[in-house]
Amino acid sequence: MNISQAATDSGLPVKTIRYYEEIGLIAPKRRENGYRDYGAPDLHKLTFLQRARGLGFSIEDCRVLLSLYEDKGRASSDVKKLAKAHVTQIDQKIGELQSLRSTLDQLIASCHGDTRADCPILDDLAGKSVS
Amino acid sequence: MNISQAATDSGLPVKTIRYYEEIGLIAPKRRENGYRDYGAPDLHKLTFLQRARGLGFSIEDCRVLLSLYEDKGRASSDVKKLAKAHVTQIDQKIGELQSLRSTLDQLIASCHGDTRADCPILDDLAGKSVS
DNA sequence: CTTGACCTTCCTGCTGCCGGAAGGTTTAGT
DNA sequence: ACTAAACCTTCCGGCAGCAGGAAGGTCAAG
Repeated sequence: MNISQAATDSGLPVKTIRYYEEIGLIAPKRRENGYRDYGAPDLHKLTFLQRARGLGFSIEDCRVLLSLYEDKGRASSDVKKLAKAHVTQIDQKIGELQSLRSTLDQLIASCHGDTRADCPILDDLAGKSVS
Repeated sequence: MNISQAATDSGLPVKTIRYYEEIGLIAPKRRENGYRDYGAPDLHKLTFLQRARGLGFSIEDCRVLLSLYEDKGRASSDVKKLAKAHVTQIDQKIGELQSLRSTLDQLIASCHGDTRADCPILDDLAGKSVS
């Protein structure tokens, strides 16, 4: 199957599929004319990658996940470990964002937000303590 | 004041300060020898940028915030509007991450995580419904 | 007078692709 | 048989927001 069909079936853009090949995640066969030819296993990998990326795993994580996926003698603990580490990173990110959010909320609440120039938000950014 | 002192005082890396100049956020004077010379207003801007970036505002947001900061006839409502839009984006990001997190949690919980190869996480990524 | 700590510009690379140009191939329609 | 559209290929450049490093000029101390 051609790349555009693989794109449709996997849910990935054509550009992304070529990129994944470039960085060695997949390796479809080539036809006589140079066209890439995707078989069922290739399509499975692409779909796998689409799901994994959608869950926020980095490309390098995906590389490891794919190799575990291919390795029939893998230990599920390895996969679980990777997933847990990923969740930890997500939690950290959520924490940072919530912290930012609460700071911003306070600043926004303290700003009357009318046509006057006086603005506690800018004052804070400028380093003037609101006291 | 030289760039390294400005870096120390503002809390920004030297590389970042030069980058901010390159994209037109600041414009320090130059000495005879070509060295950048930062005055008090420059330092205020840098500190302002450090704070704003720390609150997650994009460079382009910072550009607008800086211009509002400089504009003594600004309306505080403009600043508040920008900040609110930023919070909205943060909330959206938090929502996405929490969604990812809960999906991952379920997958992790369903994986026994021992030396066996059977792994619901990989099965899910491969598109096999757990059913 | 040399050493070392500054400073300058310029170039490359990171993540994860997207857009587009230039050109070959295949297919559908007339 | 010929053409136009719709594929496909590779390569180049760019996005955010810098970081690292090379090559070279400058300055203050010993």
